[in-house]
Amino acid sequence: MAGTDQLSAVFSALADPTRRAILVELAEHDATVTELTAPLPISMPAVSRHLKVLERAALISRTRSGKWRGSRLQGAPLRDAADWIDRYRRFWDSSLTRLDAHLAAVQAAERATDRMANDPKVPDNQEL
Amino acid sequence: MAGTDQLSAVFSALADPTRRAILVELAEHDATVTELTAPLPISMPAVSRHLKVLERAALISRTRSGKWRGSRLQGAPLRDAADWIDRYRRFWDSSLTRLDAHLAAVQAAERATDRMANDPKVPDNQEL
DNA sequence: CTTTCATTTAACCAACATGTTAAATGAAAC
DNA sequence: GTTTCATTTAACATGTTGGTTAAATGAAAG
Repeated sequence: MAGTDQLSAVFSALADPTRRAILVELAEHDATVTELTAPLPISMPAVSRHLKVLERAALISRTRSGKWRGSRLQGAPLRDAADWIDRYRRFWDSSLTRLDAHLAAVQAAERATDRMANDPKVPDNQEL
Repeated sequence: MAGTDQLSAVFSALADPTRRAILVELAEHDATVTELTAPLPISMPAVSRHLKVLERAALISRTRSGKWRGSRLQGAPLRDAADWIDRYRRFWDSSLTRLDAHLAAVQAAERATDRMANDPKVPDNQEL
């Protein structure tokens, strides 16, 4: 899973298209394993294990009602993931372009001193 | 990587704490492999491969300037990831609680007909 | 040219992920 | 109580990940 921390578990869980499809389904309604398996091209044991991964990441909770096990989407971990990504919004949000440019300039200046000291020749602000 | 699609590559790349640390660093300034390796507890070849993963996910671009290879954060894939997660905002954003409840009710009603037909006994709206 | 420096590639390894089919579990239905 | 149904666990195969050290590459410096 790469890391064992919560965020790693969540991103890792989201990295699989089958699991994302399951979450899409669960966003519409709670569902049993059989229901979740139906539209998928894999076996039920495989789905069962995907659900276990989602559960470990706390992306779903599970209920039991007789022979059926229901899965329900839990949003909290998604919020954590969204919060993490959001710190990089200035790298894609055009409305922040000006601010981004300004911050970059300030940071470049701040680093200038350090750089002069140990001369790491970083290709900073170089075009690709 | 689980899937080979773009989103899977991005989430998979983000699933590793070392790679997230690298992105944190790159959010402040472009950096060489040596600079990125310095604060990390792993070897330079290991970092080099992490960078390759990030590059495959298009989360960074790379420049070359003499013997140095610079890495630069690219935000676009993060926006894609953020957009995907954002579709689930109603599952954690309390300001959408009312709407969420309403949508859930509507959807439950819509499904009711189908459910009656093949009786899948879903533990819908069940407490955990 | 030879050496040095930054980085990548190669070869290897242990751990994990994802799928399969077959067997086990556990509650429901008969 | 035996069978049936939903689900999980076991056992297995295969590919990927993430780390290592040692060798290769390629430009800079002497």
